[in-house]
Amino acid sequence: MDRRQRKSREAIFKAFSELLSEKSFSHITVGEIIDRADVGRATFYAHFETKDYLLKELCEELFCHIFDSVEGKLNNHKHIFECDAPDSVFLHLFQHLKKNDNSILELLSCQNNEIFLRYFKDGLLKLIKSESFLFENENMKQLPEDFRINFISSAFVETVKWWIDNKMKYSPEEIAGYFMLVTNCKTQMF
Amino acid sequence: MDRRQRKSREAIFKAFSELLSEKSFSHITVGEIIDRADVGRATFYAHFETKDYLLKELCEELFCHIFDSVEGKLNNHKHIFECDAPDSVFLHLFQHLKKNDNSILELLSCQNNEIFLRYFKDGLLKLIKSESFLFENENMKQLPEDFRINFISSAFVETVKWWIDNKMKYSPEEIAGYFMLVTNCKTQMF
DNA sequence: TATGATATCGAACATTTTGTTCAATATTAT
DNA sequence: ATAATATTGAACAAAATGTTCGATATCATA
Repeated sequence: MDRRQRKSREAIFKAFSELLSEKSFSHITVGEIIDRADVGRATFYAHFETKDYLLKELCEELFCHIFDSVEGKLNNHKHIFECDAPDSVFLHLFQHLKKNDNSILELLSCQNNEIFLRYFKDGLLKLIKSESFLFENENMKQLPEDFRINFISSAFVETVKWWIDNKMKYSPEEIAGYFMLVTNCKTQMF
Repeated sequence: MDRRQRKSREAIFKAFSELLSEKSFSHITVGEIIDRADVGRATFYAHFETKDYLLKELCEELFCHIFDSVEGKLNNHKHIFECDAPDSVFLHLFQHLKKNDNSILELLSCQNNEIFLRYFKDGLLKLIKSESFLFENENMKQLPEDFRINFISSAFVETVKWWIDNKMKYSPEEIAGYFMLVTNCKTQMF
């Protein structure tokens, strides 16, 4: 990708992210974005069809990293179900979030976090679906599979939301423990 | 309330609801609403400050009924914790939704359902908070209270969402059973 | 380093949407 | 019947969207 393109794209992402932590998505205008990013109006529309697509691409870029890291983890541990809690997928996710190596946390905790949490959940859903055998437990066997998978994803996202709302004052290990408790998957999944 | 006011208000609500099941909230314009409702532009703005307030008031009107019915139930059964499952609050909510006595189901199942599910969850959260002693169980005692309450509300809303997505092919009793299973609250809450 | 390709610029532009105003008209409550 | 009030339609300003285009700056690469 051309350096100019990359620069413009990043300037727009940066400006947009900043604005998202100041006001709600629907009240942000293209005019504000390009002013802050310091790019021309035509440039914006050369990169992104609409404001909605900008959001979509930002989300994809953000969650790409975090899910890649989980998939790597899954592939490295074919026998993950034999591991202890510290090696679990979910603990890994909590730890990854805590490290905050990109701006994902900022966006997950801003007033528009619902948008990002939804993307987060969708990615999680796919991940769990693809490895669903890992996420079974005795209690929930009788439930329809998609109900079960949906429940686990939702519970995880809600836990993350609560964790962030509480300024992440609990350690990844503690919060993973809470999550294990409510999903009742301690012995099977970790 | 003046009959003219009521008529305009209802025409606007109706038009807005219809549009919501056709396209996303952000793409609906005031122009479209007033065309379909067949009221003047000035009338719209006499009733609602903005499109956002229209949504807010629609939600309030919709969920007012359903939560009132639950509170009534709670007051009629001071000893609800001694009741069997069929009398539970949550089963009552599932049954109330199934009856579909207003247009709430339509909106909960349209492509914009996230908006309404969020309102639903907020109402639920308040309800559960006010009667939180009813929603305890052995397993979850060690969790922070707001975490627990948030988890139950989320699990309920996610269950409703899944139920609706699956065309409500399960009975209120069945779906209440699923909910009880994942929240692990069978013995204490019902 | 010269060249052709391409990204950006900025300014102008048409279009859409928002939100306000106002005088004329219709409906309501009493 | 009367006074109060809601609606109307049209016009209006302001803001936002999305497009166009020629000039300029930057890039890849030979």
